[in-house]
Amino acid sequence: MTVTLADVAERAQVSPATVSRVLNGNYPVAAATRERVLRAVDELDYVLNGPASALAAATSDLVGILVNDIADPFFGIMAGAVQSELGGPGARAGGERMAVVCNTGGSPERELTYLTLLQRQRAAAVVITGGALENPEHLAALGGKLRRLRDAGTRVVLCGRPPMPDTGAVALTFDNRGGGQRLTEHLLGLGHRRVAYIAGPEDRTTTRHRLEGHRAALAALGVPDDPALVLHGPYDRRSGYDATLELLRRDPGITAVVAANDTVALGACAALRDRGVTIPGAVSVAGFDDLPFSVDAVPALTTVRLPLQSAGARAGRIAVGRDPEPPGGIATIQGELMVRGSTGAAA
Amino acid sequence: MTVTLADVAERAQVSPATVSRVLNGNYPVAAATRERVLRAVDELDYVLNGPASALAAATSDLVGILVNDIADPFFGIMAGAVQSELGGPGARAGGERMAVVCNTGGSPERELTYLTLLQRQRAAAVVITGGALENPEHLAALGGKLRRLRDAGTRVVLCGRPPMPDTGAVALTFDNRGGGQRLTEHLLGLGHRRVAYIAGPEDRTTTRHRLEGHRAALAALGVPDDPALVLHGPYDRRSGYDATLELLRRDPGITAVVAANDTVALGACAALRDRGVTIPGAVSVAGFDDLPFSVDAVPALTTVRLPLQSAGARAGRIAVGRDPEPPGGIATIQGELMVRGSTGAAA
DNA sequence: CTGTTAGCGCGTTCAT
DNA sequence: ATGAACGCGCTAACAG
Repeated sequence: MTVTLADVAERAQVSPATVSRVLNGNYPVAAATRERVLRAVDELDYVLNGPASALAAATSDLVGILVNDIADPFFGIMAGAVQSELGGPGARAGGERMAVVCNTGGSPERELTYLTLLQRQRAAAVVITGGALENPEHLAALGGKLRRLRDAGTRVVLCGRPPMPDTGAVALTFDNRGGGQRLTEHLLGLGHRRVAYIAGPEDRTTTRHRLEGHRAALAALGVPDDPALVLHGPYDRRSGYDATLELLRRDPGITAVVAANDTVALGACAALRDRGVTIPGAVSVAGFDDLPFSVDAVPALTTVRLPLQSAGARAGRIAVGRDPEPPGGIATIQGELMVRGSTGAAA
Repeated sequence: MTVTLADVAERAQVSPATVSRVLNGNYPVAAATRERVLRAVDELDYVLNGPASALAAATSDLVGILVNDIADPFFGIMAGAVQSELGGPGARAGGERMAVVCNTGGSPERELTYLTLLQRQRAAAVVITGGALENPEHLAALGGKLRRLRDAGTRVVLCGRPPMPDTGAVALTFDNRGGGQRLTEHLLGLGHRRVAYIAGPEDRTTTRHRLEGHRAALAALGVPDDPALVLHGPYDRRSGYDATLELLRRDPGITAVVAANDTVALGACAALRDRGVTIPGAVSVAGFDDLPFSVDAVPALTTVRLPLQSAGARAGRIAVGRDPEPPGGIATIQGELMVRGSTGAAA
């Protein structure tokens, strides 16, 4: 029923091994033979059996990409960039490597489960995107998993999260702390002193680092850090909306709102508009990430641009061995402050 | 080095077959035996070999998802929804099915290539999202590929594109034509008569259907369809921006712009703003899709909401056999007109 | 440059 | 309910 390598070999009058060599292009094969084999492949409509190939070679052409939520452009952009670099040399059988995208939803259990499934698939590499959960037990379990993956020959690249020492994983880390600091410095420079902060979920590195940067900026200028002005919530629009209403209730005197990311910032803007608060006239708003829609917000959103595309692409290249690993296995990627219309002088 | 089924069997004092049965849970196994096996699995940190399993079983737990661009929320939302329904019964070895996301970039060659790669992986199912290219040769090639996939036991679901007769593929189709028609009717009802249209790429079904709806609405009211007011371009912001500037140049008297989708509409809004044209005071703008950011545009974008999430989820369930196929293998999904602030009475 | 041989690790008969 | 044996389709030595 299904045509196999042997069928092709028979038709091309060669041995199965030769067909395999032609398909994988790793060994020298006479041009005439190659031609004959390729013709047979074509005539029989032969398609290589991936699982059989992976079994025999003890490695597959699958690359895992772990994301919190692929519907979120933050992850979509990185995942797309990783995927775009997966092709080219090193892939088996003239084909390209394929991306297995795993939505963890931020759940540690799912993160581990997916890593196990990828290990089961004998994935060639795994790219883990986005911030990490700070829970020590989970970090220990994750570290063990990463070590086992490495031992099984799977390259692991962390993209946008802190390094994990002794796991063999390469880390491309975003300087969330520095970005957060520059953002708040910008606001303070505009005269803001009551700066509210809508942070992400409490237990994530991204949340903590951005918040630390914010606080560092406040401290540097001796501006008091009022705990009542910091709210935590998920990285979504609603969180920004609700938190902003709450902040307005707590302290009508705030003159600026810094959001965990651009999506949250958009929610904050919506809440301010609904309350008739002008931006940036009465309250300035800032985000983080610089997602594509942020420049089209009205007013355009001041934010910290993260090079998601290039970072993802680099992670992809490292994953497939097309780029060298950074020195020490760690590279820090800077964000760039983008000053736009949503921030202005304090009222 | 790497631990296999046989190792587990030895440690649990059973045969490899029994271990396999426990892991797959398909055959009755004594509770005590099962317990012993699971303990051995745990102690040895055993991870099933996916390729070997897939080879022996002649099917894998991989589900392919073809998208134009995973970084685009339109596709990200659908892909995420598909993926969220992949788990549950039917998957092998207690694990979940995994999603292989393939970015075609809208290229027909890549579409075919990825389908071949998925066939090679013996994918359990394939979901193809987004509009189709109308090129007859490509459609023929695609049809052949889909037929071969079906023959190989891979279920194929089309999500957001027209049916492909005689391929065995289930189609969940968006009513782009109806949506486009209602949108333009809405504009005409507001008194607009010079309605510009920024369409997507020429050779795509989505583009054509939305445009046909637009023209049907014009025709129904006897409004002339001026070819100079229709421009084609990619589905991105820049296309909307550039096209709007060009349209303004061609006819400063236009009072409304309909865009191929929300992203294009955002670009159109930006161009109008840059030219000092008020929305909707001087020119109304409408989009299509109702992506998450559209409600936060200023003014909020009038658009046609497509239930991307639920459509993707349904496609996923059908793909894994958790939902029945629709009658005749075809279901049409309606869009909903969302009237918001970006459209108003004609100047 | 090409053919021969021997597994890769598991699922699945067929027995018991 | 469990075990033994075979083969899935391919790659990787090893010869030649």
